[in-house]
Amino acid sequence: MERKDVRHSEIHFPEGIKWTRQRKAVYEVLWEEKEPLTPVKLYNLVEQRTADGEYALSTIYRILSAFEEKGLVEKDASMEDGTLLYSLRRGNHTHYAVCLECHKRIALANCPFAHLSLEQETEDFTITNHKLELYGYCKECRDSGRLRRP
Amino acid sequence: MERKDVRHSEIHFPEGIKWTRQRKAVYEVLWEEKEPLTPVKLYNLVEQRTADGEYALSTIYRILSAFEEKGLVEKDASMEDGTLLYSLRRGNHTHYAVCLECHKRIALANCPFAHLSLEQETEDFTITNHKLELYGYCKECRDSGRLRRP
DNA sequence: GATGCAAATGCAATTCATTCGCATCTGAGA
DNA sequence: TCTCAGATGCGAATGAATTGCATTTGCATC
Repeated sequence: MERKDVRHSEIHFPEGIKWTRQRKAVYEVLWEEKEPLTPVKLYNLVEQRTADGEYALSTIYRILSAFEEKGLVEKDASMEDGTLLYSLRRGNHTHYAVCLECHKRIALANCPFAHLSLEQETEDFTITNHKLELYGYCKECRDSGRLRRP
Repeated sequence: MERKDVRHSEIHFPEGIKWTRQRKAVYEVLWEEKEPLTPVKLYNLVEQRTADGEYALSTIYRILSAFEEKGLVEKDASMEDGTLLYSLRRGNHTHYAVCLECHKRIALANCPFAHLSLEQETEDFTITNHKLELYGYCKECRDSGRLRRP
């Protein structure tokens, strides 16, 4: 069983939550991955990198809910097809460009709304947050010349 | 919320597609509704407004896929929870402000990226489309004073 | 208006993601 | 070390979406 080297000292497990073996494993995988993950992908990654026991998929779901409640992760859905994606809250605020061909998600360097204040008050609506996704084709798919909708 | 009277003569059923009773009913409901709808809500609305027979939910799904393929409807998912939403393609390009309390979706008057050309070419990525959602609280929920995350 | 057939529908069964109930286990405070 | 609220594993239940197949139906052609 291949086991990636992890420097645990780098990871700081936030307080105020019970850190079980399973929760640590999930947190570590999220810490290492830069892309948002579906619960099932996360489950596979956790299974694959740990030798110390089996995990139940339902536990992964419960852990993600708990993390979300504590504000440790951000849950959002791809606007493309609605699949749920989880990523660690790292303080920064990221948008993605999604390739319509290979479904790769590329993080944008910065948010086009960064200059707006976080809380925007208008007559009818108080904006607290926003989500943006760009769609198109990544360099590789564009150059491969085999696009589904050219 | 005003309920518009529909003159069927206003509706133009695009050509190049077989217009069955069921497809017309779905198209009409989509035509009348300003908000994007889930397949199930659409199913209920169609059942409710037609006296001429029963509909199968699977048919609604197949009709929506067919409409999407023909470019008649736009399918997207709420970034909030991933529920699939369908709306008629009316040529314009709409974003929504979503109330985190009552889940109402309010159409924005215009797109903040309207000044950008539709196809944006960059080094690594060719942008063909984008989706934006604003989150926060609508006037009614804000004033009701009973917000879940105040 | 009648006919033929490819395509659309209804129905039931199936798949897949997500949630839930409950018995057992365990992290972390006393 | 002991204790127990809360976390987990497992399997069953839910719910959305898809699929296979027998039947029906627009609509192009006569």
